[in-house]
Amino acid sequence: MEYLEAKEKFISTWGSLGSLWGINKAMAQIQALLFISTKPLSMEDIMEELKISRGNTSMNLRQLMDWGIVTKVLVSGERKEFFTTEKDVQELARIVAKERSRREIRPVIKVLEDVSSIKDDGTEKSKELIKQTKALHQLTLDLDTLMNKMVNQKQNWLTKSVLKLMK
Amino acid sequence: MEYLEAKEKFISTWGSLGSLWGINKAMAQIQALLFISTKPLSMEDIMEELKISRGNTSMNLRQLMDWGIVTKVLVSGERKEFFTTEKDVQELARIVAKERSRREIRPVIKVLEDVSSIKDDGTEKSKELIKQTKALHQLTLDLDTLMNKMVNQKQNWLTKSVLKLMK
DNA sequence: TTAAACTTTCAGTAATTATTGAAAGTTTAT
DNA sequence: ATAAACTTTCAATAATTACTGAAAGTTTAA
Repeated sequence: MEYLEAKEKFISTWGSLGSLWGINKAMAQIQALLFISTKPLSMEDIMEELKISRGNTSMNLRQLMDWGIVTKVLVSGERKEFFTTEKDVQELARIVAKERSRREIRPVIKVLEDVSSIKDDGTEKSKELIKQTKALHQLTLDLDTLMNKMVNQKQNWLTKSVLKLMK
Repeated sequence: MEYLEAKEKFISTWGSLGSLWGINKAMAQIQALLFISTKPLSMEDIMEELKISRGNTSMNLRQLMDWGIVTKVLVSGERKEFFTTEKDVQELARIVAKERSRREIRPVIKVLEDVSSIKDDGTEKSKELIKQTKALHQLTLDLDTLMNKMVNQKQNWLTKSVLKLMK
């Protein structure tokens, strides 16, 4: 496989994978492109490389900045804006984990909490609803806590976690 | 909040959450409904409760069975088929983790492996592509391993994992 | 073996989500 | 103050994904 083929394969795979980590295709592809680029890219560069419109590029770059994954950089002597992404994979994973926890997991925990605390009217179906949503609430809470613990070990969190779990 | 409201809130939240764990809305809602039901439900029951068509119900039940989350049960004296879901949340999480690893993570690992092993032609951009995709490959591999380790502790895997990581 | 009871399939359609492109907005240099 | 260089917004449209419903398929009982 040559450079160009590898690059395209990476970008397209990463793009279609977006859904797995909760972002859309274009957003994931922009991130992928920046991730393997040796220098910051302008909006023009991105549009051209990915063959997407200016509007699309602008909106998705904004979202990536909201996530804290991409940042603007000033290139001296240039008027237009340039963008880079976090290059360290572990830091990237930390950011994604934190954002997904904040955006998706916490709100669900809240709903499960509410639903599982309806008053027990003595019927079998109420009991079942309470029991099952309580269990789900606890599980979600535990998983969220666990994820945050891992990710907060900051340096080499993955290695540390793997080691601990191997014991 | 009364039973009916709680039930509807749970089903709709769980449904829209489907995307988070990689399945579609109807599929997640069917699972949610079975999850809080005190007894197995027939296709009619599901169609009626969720107000979805027969075809939709049939297809999504099939998928849930493919995932190993839902099973057919025979109710004596009844001709039609009835369905239940795994009721234990930890077991449910184990199944979901295993399936997502198999369906989504492993294929990505394979692509990253291929892309990161193109030959180094000495150019800066090739070096960067190789370096970054190697890092991503390693991270993905580690996370997948970690997840499988946790989940394979079978009994009380979550508690055990939390304890280990707290040390 | 037939027909009623039930399930599956899938072409057509609906709903949702992503993308475009051009107009409006902003910034910077002169 | 003006205009060139650039970015953002958003209504219109395209692409994708999910859902329906009826016909075809299957199983069971008599």
